[in-house]
Amino acid sequence: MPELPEVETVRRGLEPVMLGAALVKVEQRRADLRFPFPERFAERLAGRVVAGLGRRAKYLLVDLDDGEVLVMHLGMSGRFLIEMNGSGVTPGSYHQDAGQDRRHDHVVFHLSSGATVTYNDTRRFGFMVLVPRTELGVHPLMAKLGIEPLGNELDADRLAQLMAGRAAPLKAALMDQRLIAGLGNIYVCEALHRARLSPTRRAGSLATATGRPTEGARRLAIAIREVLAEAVAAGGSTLRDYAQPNGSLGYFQHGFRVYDREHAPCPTPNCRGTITRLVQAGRSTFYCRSCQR
DNA sequence: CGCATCCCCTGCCTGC
DNA sequence: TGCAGGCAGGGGATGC
Repeated sequence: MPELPEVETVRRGLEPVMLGAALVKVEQRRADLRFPFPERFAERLAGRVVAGLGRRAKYLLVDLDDGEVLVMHLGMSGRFLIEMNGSGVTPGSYHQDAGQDRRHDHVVFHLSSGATVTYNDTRRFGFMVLVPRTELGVHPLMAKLGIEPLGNELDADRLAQLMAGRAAPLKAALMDQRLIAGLGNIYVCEALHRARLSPTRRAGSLATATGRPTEGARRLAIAIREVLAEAVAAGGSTLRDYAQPNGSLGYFQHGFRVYDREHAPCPTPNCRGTITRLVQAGRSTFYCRSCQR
């Protein structure tokens, strides 16, 4: 699943191809992904012009010229493939090409430039909806989203305030999109390791009795911003089956310190620990019991 | 309200 | 080789 850095990478890849282009024709090849598509989805999009490409948390926002927004979420396996004159071009890191199973091409956008943008999603946890721009803020999908971790709001004070009083494990609270929106399993594990904080400690332990940030909260606020910024700069992380001869691909996976590194030595200087895997809320957590407290 | 559990879906990898 | 089970970057629905 794409997390914030992967979605941002996809946004940057799609922008030069889609911005200013008309959606000449849209092919919708099945009735639903995670949810049913909106009524007459493909027909409604036809002829409209892309006025902007944005991102909120893990959502891609395609601004249309008539004030509506095409909101897209990639779920766990959603990806885009750009093709021009029959040849594939990458929209960023989060996709594959050579190995792509075309049975899972669910939506094809035919652009006025002649290019096509194809949405492929094996597991179909992704979805697309149309929302008037003026209602974006109150739409159920967006209304309850927390702060953008790379925006100006996330600092130690705010982090402590968000975590204060919570009994949930710190990892679960960081993955809660209503608090901070955009973090997922990989970057939470990575940020916690950088901040030397255990994923199992109570989220509330990042705030003092008076609600002030602890030293750990200060380290974590910095670590979150740092790891996300580095991942965006690297074009996100490319996992598993990527195979693509032309174009860019993300390489942040080479920068993982703990994610998917069970049994590896802890990379913290002078730490003699080993990376452990445990399951929290049904998801794998990777961390070092020795230096993360 | 906060928190935990289960579920959606397909494919790949492991171990028996 | 086949097959069962576990696992995968997400988050919604439900129940306590």
